[in-house]
Amino acid sequence: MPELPEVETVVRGLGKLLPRQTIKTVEVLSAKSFLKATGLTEKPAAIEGLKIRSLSRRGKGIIIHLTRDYCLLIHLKMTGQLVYIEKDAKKRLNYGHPDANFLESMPSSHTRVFLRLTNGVLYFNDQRRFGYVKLTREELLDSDPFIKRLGIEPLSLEFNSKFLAGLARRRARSNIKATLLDQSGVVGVGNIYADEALFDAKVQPTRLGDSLSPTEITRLTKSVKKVIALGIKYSGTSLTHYKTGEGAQGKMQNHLKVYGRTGLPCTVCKTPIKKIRTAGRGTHYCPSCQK
DNA sequence: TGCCCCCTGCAG
DNA sequence: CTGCAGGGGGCA
Repeated sequence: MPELPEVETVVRGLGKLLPRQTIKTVEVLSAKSFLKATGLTEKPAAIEGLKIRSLSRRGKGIIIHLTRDYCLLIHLKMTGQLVYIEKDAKKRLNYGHPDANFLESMPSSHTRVFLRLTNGVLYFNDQRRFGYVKLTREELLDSDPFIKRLGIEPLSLEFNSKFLAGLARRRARSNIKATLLDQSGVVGVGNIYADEALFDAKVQPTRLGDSLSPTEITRLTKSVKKVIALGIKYSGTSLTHYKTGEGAQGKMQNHLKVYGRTGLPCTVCKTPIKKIRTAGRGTHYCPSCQK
């Protein structure tokens, strides 16, 4: 579910609320959802008494840095949520508001792990159990099997048209959409933002890497940066599961041009948006604007 | 470099 | 009931 803008929103939000708090207790309701880095034998309770120092993000992964060089690497995958509820917050909720209803339902049947902190509770919910909370250590992060495969950040200076041209050349016979989704190249782009970026760049998702002109590569590079930045600006896309760290809805769903708009008129040319299957995923595009 | 799969729930 | 869902690991 969450792509870079959603994960970044959660990290920024919780990064203001959690640091300096102590982990009082750890509750693991689904053993499958709590992993340990290879070599670590500690039980979940080993982090009880430690403090949260800071939060950071690597690709679509969330890292909660703890004292004594421990950390939690959290991946939300498709349906994960990481939501903090301050003590007594429920009393202050505006009854009937969708965010209030959601917060009131915590812990829910999908809560897999939760941490009782000094001033509140941090819930990890995950309907499909694809995601995880992994106990690890600072010195083990770079060799983590997930982290070590990650490529570069889309909003960084290293991600430029030269870099994307190189990626497309290396994956000459792959769909450009598959290349955007591959986290070993550029990180953080998922199904929504890939479709949105390709629409913005006026490039068909099924175009092969070696068929893109330099102009198209340049456009697509800018479009990736543009839609990712827009997603962050609007606190992410809430379609079904995604919530911010405070349990609120994102707003980017109101600004999507093609994703989830099958059959609706293109915002530019009114041609109905088409949905196909590419790279194993539902893919939305305008057959007229995108060449 | 593509596919199947992990798992659960919802819409058609 | 089948198919599909913001991800990505493991396997040809």
